Amino acid sequence: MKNKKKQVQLRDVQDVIDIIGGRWRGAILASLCDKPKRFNELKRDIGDITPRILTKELKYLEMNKLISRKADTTSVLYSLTEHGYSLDPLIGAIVQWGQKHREVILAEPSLA
Amino acid sequence: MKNKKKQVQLRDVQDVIDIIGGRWRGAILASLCDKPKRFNELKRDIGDITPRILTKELKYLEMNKLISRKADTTSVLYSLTEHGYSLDPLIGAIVQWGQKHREVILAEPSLA
DNA sequence: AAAACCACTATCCTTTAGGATACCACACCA
DNA sequence: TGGTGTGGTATCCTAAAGGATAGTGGTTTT
Repeated sequence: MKNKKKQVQLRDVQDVIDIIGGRWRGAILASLCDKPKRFNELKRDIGDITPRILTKELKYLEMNKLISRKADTTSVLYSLTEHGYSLDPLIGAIVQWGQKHREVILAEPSLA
Repeated sequence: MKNKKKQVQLRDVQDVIDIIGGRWRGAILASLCDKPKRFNELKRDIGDITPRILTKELKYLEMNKLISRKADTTSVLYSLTEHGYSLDPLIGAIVQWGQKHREVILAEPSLA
């Protein structure tokens, strides 16, 4: 890692990994991609997530301007921001490579 | 997450995250992108990594067919496979989004 | 023959992500 | 007025990733 440019790129990669990595953030973004949702609605949709974690992840995503939180007196609505939507094509590309990767791994069981 | 297709995609994303995420795997791939290297050469190039971790990560990357290990009597050479190189454009796309993301985050310090 | 380099392995420890469980304040509904 | 739903907090715990430090067996170098 003498190469400065590569180090900067690695930092960028780490930032993105941090955003869509982890156990839940991808699932939350995917769920909100469908439509804006309320807290408990997200909780039900995602499944096994505990409220503590959901709160934490939502705060993280909000801080990163990927989702927005709008509260009226009685309920709270989370939705993707423009910036959040801009992740969509990137995730598409990742999914594509991931599929190819699985093929590579599963093919030729061990034709080393 | 009722949506089956999205669940499959999430699994793909997780797989990819697992490969390029983590503290070191990105750095190892980046270093080998430059040219094939020997164990201690990688160690020096990457910097603070301990041999235990480097061994572990190299094994992981080899299992995933992203790098190959060639040993002659006296030394060992690690290099990217074709499959490993195929990650390059994806990482390029991730870096791009990451740069845009940093701009979004740093812009308008808090014009909420 | 000794020192240094190579590619590791072994043991132990710390940090962190994430989970389990319980609880809280508020509103609304019957 | 008590139960139900909403949007969370608080406290504690576990597991897994990763780090520190030391050592090993071979080779090559001087």
